[in-house]
Amino acid sequence: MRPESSEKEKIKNKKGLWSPDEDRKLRDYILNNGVGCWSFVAVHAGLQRNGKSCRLRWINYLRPGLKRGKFTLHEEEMIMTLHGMLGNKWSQMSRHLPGRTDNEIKNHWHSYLKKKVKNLDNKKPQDTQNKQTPFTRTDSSLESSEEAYGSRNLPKILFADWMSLDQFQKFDFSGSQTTVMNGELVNEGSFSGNIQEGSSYGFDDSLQMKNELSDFLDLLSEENIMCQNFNDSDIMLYSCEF
DNA sequence: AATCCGTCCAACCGCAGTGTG
DNA sequence: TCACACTGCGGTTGGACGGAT
Repeated sequence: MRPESSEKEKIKNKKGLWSPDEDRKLRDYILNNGVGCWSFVAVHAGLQRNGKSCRLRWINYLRPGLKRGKFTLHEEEMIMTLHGMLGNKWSQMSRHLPGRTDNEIKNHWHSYLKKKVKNLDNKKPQDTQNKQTPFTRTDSSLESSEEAYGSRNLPKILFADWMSLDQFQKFDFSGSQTTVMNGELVNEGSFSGNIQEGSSYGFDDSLQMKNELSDFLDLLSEENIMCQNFNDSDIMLYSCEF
């Protein structure tokens, strides 16, 4: 639903920090009416804000279920690993960190974790710098996966997605596929590269991060599949081209 | 006490993708 | 098919705050 143009013209958008009263108006409106068109929400909640601003405020601050507060060690490790694999895909990272917003993750990365990763790099002895876990891209001079892939001869991730441990255990990995679990070869196939040798990964945008499990499961029969046990309940599956 | 500086975080901006009339 | 509006995303900015000088 879109606001009438005459209605929109009346709105003189306010900018800057939100007042407690504005927060209350937005929260009350959404809890009573739900989220439809954000421009409509902005007008009918009685806010002199644009829809975009309302959306951002709701998603990053007012939405129920947000954790706020300090990141746990587990969350930080998760972010560092995900960043190594995904690059600056903050919204995708936030899907794996319940209660955390993309903005929060992005800010935490820039203010804290980026330096932490850099320090870890500096502490590493030379001969071990190239032996990293598949998803830990620790070359902090590389700001994006695209850069990493473009500037170095590295394995290229064709797709990656999550699977629950339960789904994974039921899945049949027969055929000419390779499975690597926690860095160890579980099932040998046509795979000829060594995943431990890569320190950075690039993404092919056309195949990057299929959203639905079914999309990428279709590809399993055609690609070399690797996976990593990521936390207690999820498996990350991915395919590389060497 | 004043002010300078670095850090953190909320919010804005611009762009790309998608939906709709 | 086209134009316009909306949504979502990532990059960037600017204000608040605290510590150092």
